[in-house]
Amino acid sequence: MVKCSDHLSQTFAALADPGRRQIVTRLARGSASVSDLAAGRGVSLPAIMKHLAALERAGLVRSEKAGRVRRCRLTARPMRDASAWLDKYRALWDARLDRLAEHLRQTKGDAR
Amino acid sequence: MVKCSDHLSQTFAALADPGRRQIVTRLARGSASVSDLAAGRGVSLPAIMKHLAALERAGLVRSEKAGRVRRCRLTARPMRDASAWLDKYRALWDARLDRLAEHLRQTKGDAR
DNA sequence: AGTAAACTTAACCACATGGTTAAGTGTTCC
DNA sequence: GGAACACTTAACCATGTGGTTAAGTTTACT
Repeated sequence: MVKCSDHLSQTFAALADPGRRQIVTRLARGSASVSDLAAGRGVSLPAIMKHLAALERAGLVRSEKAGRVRRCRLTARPMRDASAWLDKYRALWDARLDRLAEHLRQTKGDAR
Repeated sequence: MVKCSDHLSQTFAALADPGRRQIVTRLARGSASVSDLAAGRGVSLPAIMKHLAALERAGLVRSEKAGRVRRCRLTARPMRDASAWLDKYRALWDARLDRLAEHLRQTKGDAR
């Protein structure tokens, strides 16, 4: 019930949706209300609510109600974890190291 | 039919599953067969096949059949794009810049 | 008080995901 | 040729996702 998959999974899952990334991009430039986030996109309020729920579950967004308006702001800390995970493999895809990685993989990496 | 969501979405979606990240981790240490990837985890071959399909769709893995064995290897290039996307917000979560970001957000960022 | 704004919840829908088992298909080995 | 291996496909299932509309609820305004 609690959707207990790990934090990293929830972060990547949250970022896997273009609309949600748009929300993150928008919030990076300052806090916004739910309506603000819906504006422009041709999407309903409830849809935004669900995206916000996903982002909050992942810890990427925090929000609080002030009067009848909910103000949402980016937390962005979990992105650091996601970035850190990707960085573990940086050596494999860094252009300068591509050849080296390939070489290592072929010479000693090939675990059976 | 072609599952035409953008590449970045597919990459994040592929990485959103712990089992799939395990596969990536495994492949980072060298190529492996489908059975190799299934070993250890208590999971069926078809399940691995589906994960591989997701990873290949995202371009994270390439594989080719040699005889009756399919050899899978990491491509990892799309991870660079994912990392690059995250880096756009590095300023917001970098510990050294947390205060500055907060300050900027509160003084001029608050778009209405 | 009464209306309007800004969510919020509920109910529903189509489709994707992640897993299963059972039954192929193509290779390799004896 | 025939058995064994290593996938591969098909069929099915439970849940999750992303969206909708319609009907609340809370707060603000006049």
